[in-house]
Amino acid sequence: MIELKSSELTCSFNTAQKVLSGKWSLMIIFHLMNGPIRFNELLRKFDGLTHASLTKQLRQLENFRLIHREVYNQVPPKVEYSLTDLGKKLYPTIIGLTDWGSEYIEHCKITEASWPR
Amino acid sequence: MIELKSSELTCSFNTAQKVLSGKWSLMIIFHLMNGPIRFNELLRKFDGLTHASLTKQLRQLENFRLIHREVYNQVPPKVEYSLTDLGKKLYPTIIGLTDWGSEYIEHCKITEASWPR
DNA sequence: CAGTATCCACACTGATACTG
DNA sequence: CAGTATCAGTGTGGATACTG
Repeated sequence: MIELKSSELTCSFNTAQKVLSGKWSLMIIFHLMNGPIRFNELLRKFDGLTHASLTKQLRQLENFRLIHREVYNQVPPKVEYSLTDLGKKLYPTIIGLTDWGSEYIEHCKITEASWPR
Repeated sequence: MIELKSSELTCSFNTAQKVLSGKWSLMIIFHLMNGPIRFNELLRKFDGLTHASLTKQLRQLENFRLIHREVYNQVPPKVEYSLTDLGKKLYPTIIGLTDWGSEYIEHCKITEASWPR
C-alpha cells in the first residue's frame, strides 16, 4: 500500500501538468517530433489555431525548455523550432496519452455512451 | 515521415486532455489506484483542496467514466469512489508523467536553471 | 515570413454558507 | 458524512490589427 500525502507528489505532477496545460502544447510537441520545423509550416498543421496563439504557446514551451528556437538572420526571416532533449523524453508519454484517448473513444462507442465534450 | 493534419489527432488528444485538465484530476486518479476510498479519506490526502472543489472534480471524472461512485444507504452516509477499467488503464501514463516531471526537475537543478512556476 | 500589442469572453478555482 | 448553491477573482485562448 502506498500512503502518500499529495505534497510529496505535487511537484512532479505539477511540472508535468504545466506542460500539458496549454491547449495545443501536446500537439505542438507531437509535430516537432519529426525534426525542426518553421513557424508557418507548423501553423499549417493546425485547424483553428491562430498566428498569435501559436506564438504564445511556443514562447511558453520555450520557457519550459522543451523546445528550442533558432533564428536565422535572413530576409525574409526564418525561424525554426525543434525539441530539446527534455522535450524528446516526453515522446512515450504523449504516445501513451494518445493511445489511451483512442481506447477511450472506442470504449464509448462500444458501450454506446456519448462522451462528454 | 508522418504527415498529419491535426484534425486526425485532435480527437484522441482532446479526450486525453479533458482528463488532465482538472487541476487535481491526475492526483485523484493516482490516489484511487490503491482501491476504493471514501470522500473524506480522499480529501485528507490533499493540501489546499476544498470540499467543494473535490466534489466538482469527482463529478467530472465520473462523467468521463473514469471513476465509479458507490453510495451506501446508511446513516451517516457513506460514499466510496473507485476506478473503472478505463481509469485503471491510465496508470502507466500517469506514472510516466510523474517520472518525466521528476526528471525535468532534476535537469533544472543540474543546469542550475530555475523552472517556470 | 514571423512576429508583437491589445482586448475581451469564458471557464475554472476556490471561498463561503447551507442541507439531508 | 457527504454533499449542493452561489459568487467573485484569475488566467488563458482567440480575434483583430499593426510591424520589421
